Amino acid sequence: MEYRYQDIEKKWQAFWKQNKSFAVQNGGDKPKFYVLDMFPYPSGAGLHVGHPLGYIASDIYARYKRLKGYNVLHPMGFDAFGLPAEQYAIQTGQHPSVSTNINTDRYVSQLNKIGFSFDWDRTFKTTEPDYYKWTQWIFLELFNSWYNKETDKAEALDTLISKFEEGGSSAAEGDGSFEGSFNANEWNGFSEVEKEEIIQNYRLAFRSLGTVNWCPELGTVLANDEIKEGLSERGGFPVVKKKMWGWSMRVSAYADRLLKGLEELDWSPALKEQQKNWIGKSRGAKVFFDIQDHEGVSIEVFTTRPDTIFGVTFMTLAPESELLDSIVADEYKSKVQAYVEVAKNRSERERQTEVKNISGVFTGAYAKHPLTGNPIPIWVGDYVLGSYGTGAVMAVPGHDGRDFAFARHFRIPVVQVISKDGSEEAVLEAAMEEKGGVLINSDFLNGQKVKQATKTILSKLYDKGIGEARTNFRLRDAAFSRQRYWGEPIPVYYENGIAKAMDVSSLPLELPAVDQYKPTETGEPPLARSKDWFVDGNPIETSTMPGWAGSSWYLFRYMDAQNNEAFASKEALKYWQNVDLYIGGSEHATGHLIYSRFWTKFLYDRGHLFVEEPFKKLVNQGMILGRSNFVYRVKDSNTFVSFNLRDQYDTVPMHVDVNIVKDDVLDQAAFKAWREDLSDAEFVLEDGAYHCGSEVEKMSKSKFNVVNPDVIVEEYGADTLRMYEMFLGPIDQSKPWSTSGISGVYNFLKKFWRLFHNDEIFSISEEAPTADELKVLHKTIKKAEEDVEAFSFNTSVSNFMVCVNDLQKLKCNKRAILEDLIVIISPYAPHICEELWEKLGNEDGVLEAEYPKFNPAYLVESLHKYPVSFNGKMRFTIELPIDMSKDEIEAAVMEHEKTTQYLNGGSPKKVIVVPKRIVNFVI
RNA sequence: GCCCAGGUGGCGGAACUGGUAGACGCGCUGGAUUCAAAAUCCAGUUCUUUCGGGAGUGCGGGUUCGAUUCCCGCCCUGGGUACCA
Repeated sequence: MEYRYQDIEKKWQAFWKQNKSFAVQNGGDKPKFYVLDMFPYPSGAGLHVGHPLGYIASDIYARYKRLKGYNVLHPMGFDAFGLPAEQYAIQTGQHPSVSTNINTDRYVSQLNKIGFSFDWDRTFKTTEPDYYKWTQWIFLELFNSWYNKETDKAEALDTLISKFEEGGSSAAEGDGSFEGSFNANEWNGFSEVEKEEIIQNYRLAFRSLGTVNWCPELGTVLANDEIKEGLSERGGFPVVKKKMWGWSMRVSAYADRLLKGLEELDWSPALKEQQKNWIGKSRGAKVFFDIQDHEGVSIEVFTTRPDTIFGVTFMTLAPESELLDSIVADEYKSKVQAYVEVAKNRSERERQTEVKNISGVFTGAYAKHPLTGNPIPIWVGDYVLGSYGTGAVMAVPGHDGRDFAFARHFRIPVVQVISKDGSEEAVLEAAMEEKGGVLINSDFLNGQKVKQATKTILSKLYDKGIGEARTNFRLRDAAFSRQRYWGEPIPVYYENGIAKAMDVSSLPLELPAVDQYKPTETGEPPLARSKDWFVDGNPIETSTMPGWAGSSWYLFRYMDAQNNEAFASKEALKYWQNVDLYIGGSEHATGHLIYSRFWTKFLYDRGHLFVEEPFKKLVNQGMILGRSNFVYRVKDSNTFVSFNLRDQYDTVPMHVDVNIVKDDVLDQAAFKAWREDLSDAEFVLEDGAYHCGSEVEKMSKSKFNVVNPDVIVEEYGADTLRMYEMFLGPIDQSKPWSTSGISGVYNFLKKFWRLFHNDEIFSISEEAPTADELKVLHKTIKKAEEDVEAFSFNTSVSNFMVCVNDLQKLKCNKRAILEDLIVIISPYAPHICEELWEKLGNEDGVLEAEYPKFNPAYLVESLHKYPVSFNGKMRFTIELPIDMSKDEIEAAVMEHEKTTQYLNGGSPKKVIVVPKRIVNFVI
C-alpha cells in the first residue's frame, strides 16, 4: 500500500481538531510543562520555510514531554500591532485590523497544515480589546507604583506619599529622578500640581523629555531602521533630532535585579553575555570638577578609573551637554556651535562606528583639577555620548585608548600615572589600560598598587566632598510612547495639564475611529484626529504603546486566556508558574527579553505573579537562509547564458525565482512564462540544459528565493517538512535551505511505512522479537531520548534512519518492535505515526501512548572491536572479549599476524592499551 | 574597535569525558528489476598514488603514545553592539 501523505495528514488534522486533542486543562495529577514559541508578528507575506523551524522544534519537545507523562501547555497567538499594518492602512485608508485579521488567518491556516499541537482555545491577538485591556491595566499599575530602594522592590504610590506626609523627601529612598528636598510640612502644603510634579519623578511609568528622530516632511517620528544615511527610508526626507515629551518606563530601577536574575536562568552563555553587556554595570566614582571663572558651576563626571585622576590632562563634554551654553568662551562660540550642530544630528550608530575619525573642538574654558588645582582644558567631542553616564569625561590619555587617540590628534599632553615596575616610560606609545601596576606622578598615591590606590582616592574624594564611589548602569529607561495609530491607547487623560489615570472600570480604552491613519497636519499623532478623544472634556493621551508592551506579558495570558476578571486567575498563574522552554531568535536578546523580564519582576513585586522570571530555559534557533539562483543575461539582450559559459560573454547576473529551478537547472518554459518581458528569452545551453548560479542570502521576496512551506507540504507532506527542517543541521545554527535534499527524508518515511507492509498489504507479525531486533530498538530509544533532551534534533532524525535501515535489513515487521518505534518517531512525524498506530489496532491515538522505557540489558556486548594503531595511525581492527585485561589484550594483539607485519621485525618502544577503546604501538 | 558563534568531502552535516575522521542524507558512478519509465533494491564515492603507501578537519606553532576535540598566535565568515569613560 502506498504512503499517501495527503490523505493521512488531512485525516489526522481533522481528527485532532474534532477531538480537541491539544486542549489542555489547568491542573490535574500530571506535572506541568510549558513550551512557548516567541510571539510571531503576522506579516503580509505569510510564512516562509524559515519561520516554522523553531515551532517544529518546540512542537517535537512538547509532544515528547506529553508522551513522557507531562501536562503540556503549548499555545500560539499573535503580536499583531505594528508598523507594516499601519503603513498599509495609511496607503489604502482601510482600518489596520482588516489586513491584520487576513494575515493572522493565513498564518493560522499555514501553521495548521504543518500539524502543530497548539491549543487554539487559548489563542489571542494583542490587538483584541479583551487582551489589551490587561496591557492597559498593567500600564496603570506601573503608573501607580514607585521603586522603593530600601525594600528593593516596586510598591504602590500610597507608601511613598505616606512617607512624604510623615517625613518629607528624606523619608523615602526611591529610584527616580527627583532632585531637591522638602519636609513633611512643606509637602502637606503643596498644591495638587506641585505634588504631582514631584511624584512624577518616582512613577515607574512616567512622562519624560526624550530625543527622537523627527521627520518634518512626514510629520512623524522615525525608528533608527527607518532612517538610511540621515534621510527617511520612505521618501528620502531629512531627519532631525528633536526633544519631545512622551511616556517612559523606569526599567533602570530594575537594572541590578535583571543582572542578578540571569544567574538562575538556563540560557546560552552568549545570550546572557549580551544581556549583561546591555545592562552594563560598571563600578567607579563620580567626581566634580569646578569650572574656572564660573562660580558655582561644576562638571560631574563618572569614571571607572578614579585611581588615574592625577593623569587627567583635559575633559571632554558630549555635544548634547547643556553646560556648553554657559561655559564656552566668546571667541570660541561660533566654532563650538558649528561643531555641535553637526555632531548632535549624527546618529549614535555613526558616532560609534567611525572610530578612526577623531573630531572635537576646544571650548576655551578650563576646569580646575580637584586635587592639584591645575587648569584643565575643556573640549567637546562626539566620542562622548550624552546618553551615557553624565555626558562628560575626565580624560586620562595615558590609560584610556580613546582619550589617548584624542590627545594625540590634538597634541594634548599625556601623563603616565601607572607603571608596571614603578619607572616611567620615556614615551607612551599607547594607552596602558590594564588594571594593574604601581602609581607614579600621583602625589599621595605614589607607590600604591592600583587596587589600593582606588580605595585611597575614593575615601579622599569623599572626605573632601568632591566625589564618591558610584555604580553606573548603561541600561536606559525605555521610551514607551509611539506617535502611531496601530498600538494600545495609553489610558491616561490630562486635567489642567496633569496626567491622570483613567478608571480601571473604563478599560479597555478602545482605539477610536479616525478618518485617516497618518499624523495630523500639525504633526500630532493620528489619535488626535478623533473628535471624541476626551474624558469629561479633558483630552486623552494621543500617543500609543510600543510593540513590546503587548509582548512583555503574553506568556501569562495563555494560562487563562478567557479570563475577564484578571489578566489570569491566581490558580492558573500558580499552576503554570512560568515558561519551562522558550524557543526563538537571538535578535530579541536586548529588547523583548529585557522588557518581559522587567514586567515580570514588576508584577511579581506587586503581588500579581508567583515567579520573578518569565522564561526558565531558552533555546535560540538559527536563521534559515535562502539559496538564491541566478541566470546570466547578455548585456542589452534577452539572451541568457548557462553558468559555466557566462564568462565567454558580457553578462549581468539576475536573480531568478528558485521555484522554477530544480537542482540548479532552469525550467526554460517556466522562465519564459515567469515575466512578460522574458517570453522571448533565448538560451545558450551547456549539455542541453541551462545551469544556474547560486548564492546563500537572507530569504526575501526581492531575491526570489523564498520557499513557502505550503508548497513543500503539498509536494512531500507535513511530516517530511518537519523532519527535513530538523535534519538540516543544529537548531541554533543558521543554515541555507535547499529543497533538493528533502527526498532523503521523504524516502525515509516511505521506508518506515513499508516496514508495516508486504507489497500492497498491511502485514504485521506477532512473534517475539530477537535479540538483534531488540538491540536495534533500544539503541534507538536511548539515542532519541538523549538527543531530544539536548535539542539535537538533526542527529535524532539520522538515528531514526539508521534504525529503519537496520530493521529493514533484519526484515523485521514485529509489533513488539514497531509499536515502540512509532511512539518515539511520533513527535517528529505525528501524522504517519497516528495512521500506523491506528492500523495496529490501537483505539486511543498515539498522543495518549507512553514513551517506551530504555532497557540497557539489550545493549550488553561481549566483544569489542579494537582499532590497532601504529604511531597513531589506525592500521587494522581486532575483536576481543570485552572483559579482557590490559595484558591479555596486548598479548592477543601481539599475536596477530598484521602486528608482526607492521612491527617489521623490530619490537615496539611502548604499547598503549586502553580497555574498551584502543591499542596503540609506538615504534 | 569590542563581544559572541562558527570554519570538517561536490553539498547539508556526524564524531561520547583527547581514542577507528567523514555517521546519516543529498548528489554522483556502476549494477539489478522493467518493453520502457517511475518506484525500489545492491555496490561504490575525502584527496592523491608507481596500489606498497602518502596527505588530510581554515592557517602556523605547541602539549600528548594519540588532537576536529586542549593551549598560544593568526586568517576568514556570520550575528550582536555601546568610541560606555
